[in-house]
Amino acid sequence: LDAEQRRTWVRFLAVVELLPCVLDAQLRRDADLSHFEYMVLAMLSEAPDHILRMSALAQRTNSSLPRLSHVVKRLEQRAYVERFPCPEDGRATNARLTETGWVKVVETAPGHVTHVRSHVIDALTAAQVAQLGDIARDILERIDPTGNMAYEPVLRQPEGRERGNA
Amino acid sequence: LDAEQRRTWVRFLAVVELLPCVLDAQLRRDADLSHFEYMVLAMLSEAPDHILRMSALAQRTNSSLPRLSHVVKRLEQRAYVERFPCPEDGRATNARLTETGWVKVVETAPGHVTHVRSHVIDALTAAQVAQLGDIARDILERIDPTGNMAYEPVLRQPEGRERGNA
DNA sequence: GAAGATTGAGTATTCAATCTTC
DNA sequence: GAAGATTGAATACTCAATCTTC
Repeated sequence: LDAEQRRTWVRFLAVVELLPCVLDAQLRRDADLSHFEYMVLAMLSEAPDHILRMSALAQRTNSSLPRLSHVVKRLEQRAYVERFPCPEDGRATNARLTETGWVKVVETAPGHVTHVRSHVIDALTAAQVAQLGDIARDILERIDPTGNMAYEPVLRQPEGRERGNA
Repeated sequence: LDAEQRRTWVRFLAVVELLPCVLDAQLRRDADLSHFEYMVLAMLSEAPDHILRMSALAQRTNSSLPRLSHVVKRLEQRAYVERFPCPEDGRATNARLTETGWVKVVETAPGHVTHVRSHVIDALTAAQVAQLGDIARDILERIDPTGNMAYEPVLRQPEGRERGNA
């Protein structure tokens, strides 16, 4: 790493490590939700019928399946989400946003979007937003080639991997 | 958030959430160290006499003091770090990298740098690296709570930007 | 046997409370 | 009383193991 690359990396790392705290703090304070919990509710709220399979939800929230499973259990206890077996595939579980959960998202989203805008988007010019979009895409392609690396154990490397969700 | 801002935000969030796993996985596998533990050792290795006050170390590792305290305790048990009271200020604690810790960093750093390069830096053009450096700086200025967590490069590279150290 | 998901144990992090020194 | 740091309890995450269905 040359001097400029190093400077970029150090700063970028700081953002990567500080940003989750910033997002958590606002949501925790205003909605008693972690950012990850909010993501789960938000992704469900955008899905058809507010239903998503656990594995699809894990991809969309950039999380492992065990982590998601634990968190959904807590959200279920809070009555924001329900789980039921997938009719098409007995192995799969569907998660559905409840009416209560929907209300929660609708209440919470505006404040969160405002926070994201004021703390991240508005710090950048329009050109920088475009640049960051491209940069993030290029990095994602490296660190997450298949779009679903979340649950890839380091131990075993299956050679042909395929998965059928988009 | 308009459509482009939203697309950028979603991708950027994915990077922010996936990158720590990528860094942890390599270091855990190759050096039995979390990325945060590595950062602690690396920051000490760059400090004068390999010594830093706990609060300064917390700033440079983008961490809270309680988190750092717990981790340093574990690193102390592994003999990578020692703590001793700061002579100038009886309230403060200094952390020092041991010889063993130094050896560990020297062994670990090359592989880690290679990993960072191949998974992040090499995904970008030189222009994008420069853009990301500016973007990260601008976001940091917004989200850094106290303004003293932002950590500028260790290598003395006069760049016309300076930051006070409170 | 593999995919989808859950569970429990072990580990790490957060938060509030505490202690000491300035 | 405030700053620097540590501690313990509660919480959350990770990993391997497990269970069921395909």
